[in-house]
Amino acid sequence: MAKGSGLSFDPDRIGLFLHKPTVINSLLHHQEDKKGKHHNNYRRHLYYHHHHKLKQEEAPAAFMEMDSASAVVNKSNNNSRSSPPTTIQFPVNLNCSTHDDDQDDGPLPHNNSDHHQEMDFFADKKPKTDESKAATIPHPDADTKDLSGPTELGFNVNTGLHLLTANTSSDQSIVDDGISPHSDDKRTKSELAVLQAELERLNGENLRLREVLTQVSNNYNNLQMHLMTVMQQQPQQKQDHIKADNIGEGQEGKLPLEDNNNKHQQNSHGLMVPRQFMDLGLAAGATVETDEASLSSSEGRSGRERSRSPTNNVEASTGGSDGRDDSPEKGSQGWVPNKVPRLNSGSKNVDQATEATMRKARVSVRARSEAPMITDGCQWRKYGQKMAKGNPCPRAYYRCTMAAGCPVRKQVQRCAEDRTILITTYEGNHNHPLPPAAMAMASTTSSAARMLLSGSMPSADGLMNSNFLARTLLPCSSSMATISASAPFPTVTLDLTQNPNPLQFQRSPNQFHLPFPNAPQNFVGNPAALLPQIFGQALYNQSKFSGLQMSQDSDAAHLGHQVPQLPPLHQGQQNPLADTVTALTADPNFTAALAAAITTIIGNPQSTNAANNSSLNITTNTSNNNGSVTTSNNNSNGNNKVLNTSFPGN
DNA sequence: CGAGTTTGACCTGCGC
DNA sequence: GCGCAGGTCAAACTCG
Ligand SMILES: [Zn+2]
Repeated sequence: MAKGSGLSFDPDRIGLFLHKPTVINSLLHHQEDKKGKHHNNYRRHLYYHHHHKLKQEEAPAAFMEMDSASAVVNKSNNNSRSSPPTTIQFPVNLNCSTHDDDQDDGPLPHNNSDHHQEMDFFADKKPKTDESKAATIPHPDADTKDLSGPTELGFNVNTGLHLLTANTSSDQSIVDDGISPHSDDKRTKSELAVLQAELERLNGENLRLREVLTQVSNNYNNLQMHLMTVMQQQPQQKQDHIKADNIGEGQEGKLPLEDNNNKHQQNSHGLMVPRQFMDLGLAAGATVETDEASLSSSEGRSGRERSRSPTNNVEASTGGSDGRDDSPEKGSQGWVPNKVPRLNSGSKNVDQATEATMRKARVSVRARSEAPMITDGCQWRKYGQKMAKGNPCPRAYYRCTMAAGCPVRKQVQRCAEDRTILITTYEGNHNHPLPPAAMAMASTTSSAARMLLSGSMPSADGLMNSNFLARTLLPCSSSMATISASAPFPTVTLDLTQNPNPLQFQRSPNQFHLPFPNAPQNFVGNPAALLPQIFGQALYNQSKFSGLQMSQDSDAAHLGHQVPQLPPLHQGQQNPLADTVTALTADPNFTAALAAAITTIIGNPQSTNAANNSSLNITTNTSNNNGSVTTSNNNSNGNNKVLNTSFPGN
């Protein structure tokens, strides 16, 4: 089941995602949790009767529709150091141009069959293109049609928020003209002619710009990939030398090779994007710092190994003996168990610590979905399921299987409070090329993680972490995200559940909520694609406000690309919230993208549609709780279902 | 037969 | 040290 559909990469990043996600619906039968005292073993396995391979049918869910909840994660902040956040490419594309969704207004009664939106997200392939166009055209932006018309690139590229601006202006002018037949026809005509000429010019320019933008984006993407690859490799090599002693896992040594191999594969395949390393853990950042190697290497080490051999060295030599390492999947890269071993840290130094932190960084996405999993474009293999304390719903553990040894894992669990809410937590960095659909999510999560880590950076003020991040994030996204940079697992929670009542969020001091007037109704497109931008914006803001250097040079390189894109959202507006909101809402692309993003991510569009006010919530939570803490939030919130996604804890 | 899932066992960290 | 909880492993099983 866990498969994302295989995707081919469309070199044109901006292009529509071709990917067609399979919709998985299986029902979780809900049973009462047997009881707390039992061992894990006993508690598990209760659910997922079906669970098996993607079935399209939706189970009549037993899920009750509940109001949205916002999740708040509480954890202590104590991150050790994290490297400054760096880049990440935010796919600007947001094909979202397809904001179609006009229709969603109605309660979408689709039950089973409507995968439509989700499908749109990934699937929009060529066939859909037409649709998207159509959708787009009707849009207020009259110009869009013009834009779309000319080149294929046209529709897809939403990237140009700027462009829109131009268009809109032109539109208005046109409209005005038409509207007002004045006495001076001549004058009017002349003006009209001028305006039309101007419009044409603008359109032409717009097209050119789009093409350029597309080109640039592609180039950038490629460069970034290469850079990432290089960075990845170097550190590893370093580590080999440095860490050889301690670690001795042997896996590390492999990594470089793997990378190379991967590259080759990429080349051969061509479809895939030049290797991307999405690092939730800020791998990139770490890289900058130099340790990065740790990433891969660290990742490489399997938790098991750790556990088994506290002393790496010994194990290393013998360790292979287990044979676990040997296995391609595990061995090559190993999963790093979440628990970061503090073992070596002492000598291992900072690098490892950083590494650990990075690795741990998690991004959880809360979305309403009846589907067992959200389609994120990746292929996942389930490796475990367990009953989590305090939640009758089992938690499923998945690993990325798109590439052997990919360290990325995710946990999927339904919110105890509201079973319609599916909480997906991502951890780790992909060490392989990702299909566009997957990239969207990966970049999103990596961005979020980066933000998280950046905020948690030792260098940065502790204060800055929570509130500051929240503020910075919010303006752009108006979504609720909970950021907890807590010790065990710094986690960013993206709450994509719709929240009818913004006020609910106010409860928590740290949280911000901005309603998104426009966005909500329409969905289609790629939510995931959108998110990265949101976070990117957040990062941008953060750096901007805090004066925090977006970190390192290397980052700068990335940021240089990314940041520029972001500003458009704010264009002109100085007020953080109001203006931003206005600007955002005004921007059809953005709203559409947002809506699309939300919808897409959510496995089940229905629920999404159902809610009129969709909002993307970003909340920052600074509270410090131990990982063990089971969220206090749950208790605290009666109505609101506040979910605690503190992962370690639940 | 291979890939993926199920699920009991195992490991580790943490709190008491 | 004990028990709990989270996380992972891997044999057995299922499915296509
Ligand atoms: Zn992966």
